[in-house]
Amino acid sequence: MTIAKSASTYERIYAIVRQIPAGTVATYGQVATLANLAGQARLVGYALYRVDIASGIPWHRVINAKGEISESPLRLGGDDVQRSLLEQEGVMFSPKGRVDFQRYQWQFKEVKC
DNA sequence: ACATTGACCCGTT
DNA sequence: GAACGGGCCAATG
Repeated sequence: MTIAKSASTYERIYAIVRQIPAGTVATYGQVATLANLAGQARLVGYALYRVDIASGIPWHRVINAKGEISESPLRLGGDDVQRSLLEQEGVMFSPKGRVDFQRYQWQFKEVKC
Protein backbone atom coordinates (compact mmCIF):
# COMPACT_ATOMS: atom_id res chain seq x y z
CA MET A 1 0.00 0.00 0.00
CA THR A 2 1.23 3.42 -0.72
CA ILE A 3 1.12 6.34 1.55
CA ALA A 4 -0.83 9.26 0.29
CA LYS A 5 1.45 12.24 0.18
CA SER A 6 -1.39 14.59 -0.51
CA ALA A 7 -2.84 13.76 2.85
CA SER A 8 -2.42 16.18 5.68
CA THR A 9 0.53 15.84 7.98
CA TYR A 10 -1.56 14.21 10.61
CA GLU A 11 -3.09 11.82 8.17
CA ARG A 12 0.33 10.65 7.15
CA ILE A 13 1.14 9.96 10.76
CA TYR A 14 -2.07 8.06 11.21
CA ALA A 15 -1.35 6.03 8.11
CA ILE A 16 2.00 4.97 9.51
CA VAL A 17 0.79 4.16 12.97
CA ARG A 18 -2.07 2.23 11.54
CA GLN A 19 0.39 -0.08 9.84
CA ILE A 20 2.19 -1.01 13.00
CA PRO A 21 1.56 -4.71 13.51
CA ALA A 22 0.44 -6.05 16.84
CA GLY A 23 3.16 -7.07 19.25
CA THR A 24 5.41 -4.40 17.82
CA VAL A 25 6.33 -0.94 18.95
CA ALA A 26 7.61 2.07 17.09
CA THR A 27 9.22 5.24 18.27
CA TYR A 28 7.86 8.68 17.60
CA GLY A 29 10.94 9.54 15.63
CA GLN A 30 10.56 6.47 13.49
CA VAL A 31 6.95 7.19 12.75
CA ALA A 32 7.84 10.76 11.95
CA THR A 33 10.55 9.67 9.57
CA LEU A 34 8.31 7.17 7.84
CA ALA A 35 5.67 9.83 7.60
CA ASN A 36 8.15 11.97 5.73
CA LEU A 37 8.40 14.24 8.74
CA ALA A 38 11.90 13.43 9.89
CA GLY A 39 12.98 15.63 12.73
CA GLN A 40 9.48 16.34 13.79
CA ALA A 41 8.70 13.54 16.15
CA ARG A 42 6.73 16.08 18.10
CA LEU A 43 3.99 16.19 15.57
CA VAL A 44 3.59 12.48 15.97
CA GLY A 45 2.97 12.83 19.65
CA TYR A 46 0.68 15.73 19.08
CA ALA A 47 -1.20 13.91 16.41
CA LEU A 48 -1.67 10.84 18.53
CA TYR A 49 -3.05 12.97 21.25
CA ARG A 50 -5.81 14.22 19.00
CA VAL A 51 -6.48 10.73 17.75
CA ASP A 52 -9.28 8.77 19.27
CA ILE A 53 -9.30 5.12 20.08
CA ALA A 54 -12.31 4.76 17.86
CA SER A 55 -10.11 5.84 14.99
CA GLY A 56 -8.67 2.37 14.99
CA ILE A 57 -5.17 3.70 15.39
CA PRO A 58 -2.93 1.61 17.66
CA TRP A 59 -1.58 4.67 19.40
CA HIS A 60 -0.45 2.47 22.27
CA ARG A 61 2.19 0.92 20.01
CA VAL A 62 3.98 4.22 19.70
CA ILE A 63 6.51 4.96 22.39
CA ASN A 64 9.31 7.44 22.88
CA ALA A 65 12.90 6.98 21.76
CA LYS A 66 13.91 5.84 25.21
CA GLY A 67 11.88 2.70 24.75
CA GLU A 68 9.56 3.83 27.46
CA ILE A 69 5.95 4.68 27.35
CA SER A 70 5.08 8.30 27.16
CA GLU A 71 1.87 9.21 28.77
CA SER A 72 -0.25 12.21 29.22
CA PRO A 73 -2.16 12.92 32.36
CA LEU A 74 -5.08 13.77 30.14
CA ARG A 75 -5.11 10.46 28.38
CA LEU A 76 -6.75 7.27 29.58
CA GLY A 77 -5.80 6.20 33.07
CA GLY A 78 -2.17 6.67 32.20
CA ASP A 79 0.77 4.54 31.20
CA ASP A 80 -0.78 1.58 32.90
CA VAL A 81 -3.34 1.33 30.15
CA GLN A 82 -0.85 1.59 27.36
CA ARG A 83 1.50 -0.87 28.95
CA SER A 84 -1.34 -3.23 29.54
CA LEU A 85 -2.39 -3.06 25.93
CA LEU A 86 1.13 -3.81 24.78
CA GLU A 87 1.45 -6.68 27.21
CA GLN A 88 -1.74 -8.08 25.81
CA GLU A 89 -0.06 -8.18 22.44
CA GLY A 90 2.88 -10.05 23.84
CA VAL A 91 5.27 -7.19 24.32
CA MET A 92 7.44 -7.75 27.34
CA PHE A 93 8.77 -4.88 29.37
CA SER A 94 12.09 -4.69 31.07
CA PRO A 95 12.14 -4.48 34.84
CA LYS A 96 12.60 -0.77 34.34
CA GLY A 97 9.53 -0.57 32.19
CA ARG A 98 11.43 -0.38 28.96
CA VAL A 99 10.79 -2.30 25.79
CA ASP A 100 13.47 -4.33 24.07
CA PHE A 101 13.89 -2.51 20.82
CA GLN A 102 15.95 -5.31 19.42
CA ARG A 103 12.99 -7.52 19.80
CA TYR A 104 9.89 -5.42 19.48
CA GLN A 105 10.81 -2.32 17.55
CA TRP A 106 8.79 -2.21 14.40
CA GLN A 107 10.91 -2.44 11.32
CA PHE A 108 9.24 -0.88 8.38
CA LYS A 109 9.43 -3.51 5.72
CA GLU A 110 9.36 -1.85 2.38
CA VAL A 111 6.86 -3.88 0.54
CA LYS A 112 7.42 -3.40 -3.12
CA CYS A 113 4.42 -4.03 -5.26
C1' DA B 1 -7.77 35.46 12.97
C1' DC B 2 -4.99 35.12 17.43
C1' DA B 3 -3.01 32.78 21.15
C1' DT B 4 -2.41 28.48 23.46
C1' DT B 5 -1.59 23.85 23.72
C1' DG B 6 0.34 19.25 23.08
C1' DA B 7 2.06 11.91 24.30
C1' DC B 8 9.14 14.50 21.54
C1' DC B 9 14.12 14.32 20.03
C1' DC B 10 18.80 15.99 19.98
C1' DG B 11 22.92 18.52 21.38
C1' DT B 12 25.40 20.71 24.90
C1' DT B 13 26.67 21.75 29.69
C1' DG C 1 25.18 10.06 33.85
C1' DA C 2 21.76 13.63 34.39
C1' DA C 3 19.59 18.02 33.44
C1' DC C 4 18.32 21.99 30.49
C1' DG C 5 16.92 24.36 26.54
C1' DG C 6 15.83 24.91 21.61
C1' DG C 7 13.14 23.83 17.48
C1' DC C 8 8.88 22.30 14.64
C1' DC C 9 3.65 21.94 13.07
C1' DA C 10 -1.30 21.45 13.44
C1' DA C 11 -5.67 21.54 15.83
C1' DT C 12 -8.61 23.84 19.37
C1' DG C 13 -11.32 27.67 21.82
